[in-house]
Amino acid sequence: MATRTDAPTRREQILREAARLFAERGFHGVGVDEIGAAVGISGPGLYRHFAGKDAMLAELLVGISGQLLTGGKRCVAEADGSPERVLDALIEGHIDFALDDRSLITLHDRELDRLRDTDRKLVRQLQRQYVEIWVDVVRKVYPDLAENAARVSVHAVFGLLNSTPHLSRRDALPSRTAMAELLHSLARGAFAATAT
Amino acid sequence: MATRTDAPTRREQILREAARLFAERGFHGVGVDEIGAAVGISGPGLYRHFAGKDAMLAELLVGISGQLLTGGKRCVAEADGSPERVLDALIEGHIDFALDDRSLITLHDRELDRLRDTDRKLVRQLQRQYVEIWVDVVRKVYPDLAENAARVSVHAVFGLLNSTPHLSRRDALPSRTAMAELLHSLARGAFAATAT
DNA sequence: CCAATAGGTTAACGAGCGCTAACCGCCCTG
DNA sequence: CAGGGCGGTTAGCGCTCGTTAACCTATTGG
Repeated sequence: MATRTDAPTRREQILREAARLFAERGFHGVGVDEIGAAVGISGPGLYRHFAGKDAMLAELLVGISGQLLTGGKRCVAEADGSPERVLDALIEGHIDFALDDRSLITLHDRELDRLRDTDRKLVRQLQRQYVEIWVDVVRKVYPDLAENAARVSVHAVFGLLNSTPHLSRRDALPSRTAMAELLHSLARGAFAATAT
Repeated sequence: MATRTDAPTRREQILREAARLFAERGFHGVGVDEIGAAVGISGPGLYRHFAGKDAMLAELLVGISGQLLTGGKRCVAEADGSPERVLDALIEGHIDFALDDRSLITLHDRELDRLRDTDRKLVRQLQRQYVEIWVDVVRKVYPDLAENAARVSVHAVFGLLNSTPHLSRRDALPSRTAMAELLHSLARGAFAATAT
C-alpha cells in the first residue's frame, strides 16, 4: 500500500504543470500540447486522465477553493479562543497558501470566468463561504465595523496577501519567514485601521 | 477646433470596449468580431484604426502605465510638503484610478505577458518607475523600513487597492466616497504596521 | 499463456481565430 | 462637379487549437 508521501501520481503531475502554465500565460494561452510536453507525454495523451482542458481547470479551481475553505474552517475550530487568535490563524493560513502555491492563487482570481456554469457556481459558493468566515471573525474583533465594510476590507486584504506573484523576479526578496511576517503585519495593520 | 470634452473619437470608443472585454474574458478569450460589435461596426473594420489586436492591448497597457506614472509624478511635484501628504496624494490618486477604471486596472496586472517584447519592456519600465516613486515616499515616512521590505509593502498595497474589481456584483457596496475613504484607511494602516 | 486493460502514440478533422483582399459609398475639397 | 481618401462592408485564407479515431505496447490477473 502506498504511504502518504509517495511519488506524485500522473494526474497530480498534470495538474501541477497545468496550474503553472495557466498562471503564466492564461487558460486560453496554453495549448494541450504544451501541458502534455510539460509532463513528458504529448498532446492527446492527456485525455486518458482528464475529460478535457476545461476539466483540468475546473478540478484546479474547485480544489483550491475547497482547500482554502477547509483550512479556514479548521482555523475557527481549532483555535477557538479569542477572535484575535482565529484571525491570526486565518491570516497565517492564507499566507502559507499564497507563498507555497503562487500559481494556484493566481488562477483562483483570474480564470474563474472560464468555467462551465455549474462549476463556476460551485467555486463561487465555496469562495463566498470562505469570505464569510473571515467577515465573521473580523467583525468579532472589530465590532463597530459594518458588514459590507468588513466584506470590502476582507477582499482588500486578500488582494494584499495575494500580491506576491506580482513581484518581479529581479527584486531581492526577503526570506520566506520574513516575507510571511511582513505580510501578516500589513494585513493586521489594514484591519486595525478600520477601527476608527 | 474640438473642445476638450468632446464626443469620444472612434479610437477611444474601441479602446474602452476592448478594455472592458479583455478584462472580462481575457485577451485570448475575446475575438475581434466581438470588439467590433461592441462599438457597432463589425470585425475587420477595426483595422482602419489599429494595426491589430495586439496593438490595442499595447496601447491600453502603455497608456495605463503612463497615466499612473504621470499622476504619481504630479503628486510628488505638487504636494511637495511633508512626505505624509505626498503618500496620501499617491494613495488617493491610485484609488481614483482603481475605482474609475476597474477594467484597466484589471488588465494592468493580468495581461502584461501577452505583449510583444518591446512593448512589455516599456510597460515594465513605466511600472517600475511608478513603484519607485512610492518606495521613496514610503521610506521617507517610515525611515526604518528596509528597501526591499518597502517594495514588497508597496506591491501589497497595490494589491489591496486594486481589489475592487474582485467584489461580487451582488454585494451591497458602500458609496464611492465611503469606499475611497475605507480603502485609504486600509492602505495607511498597512503601511503604519510596518513601523514596528 | 492469453487476453484485457492502462497509458501511450500519430493522424486528422472541424471549428474558430486574426487578418487580408476586394469592393463600396459618403463627404470634403480644389 | 470630379475625385480621393476615410471608414466601412463581406468573402475568404491560413493557421492553430481542442478533440477524436485508430493503433500500439506493456503489465497483469485468471
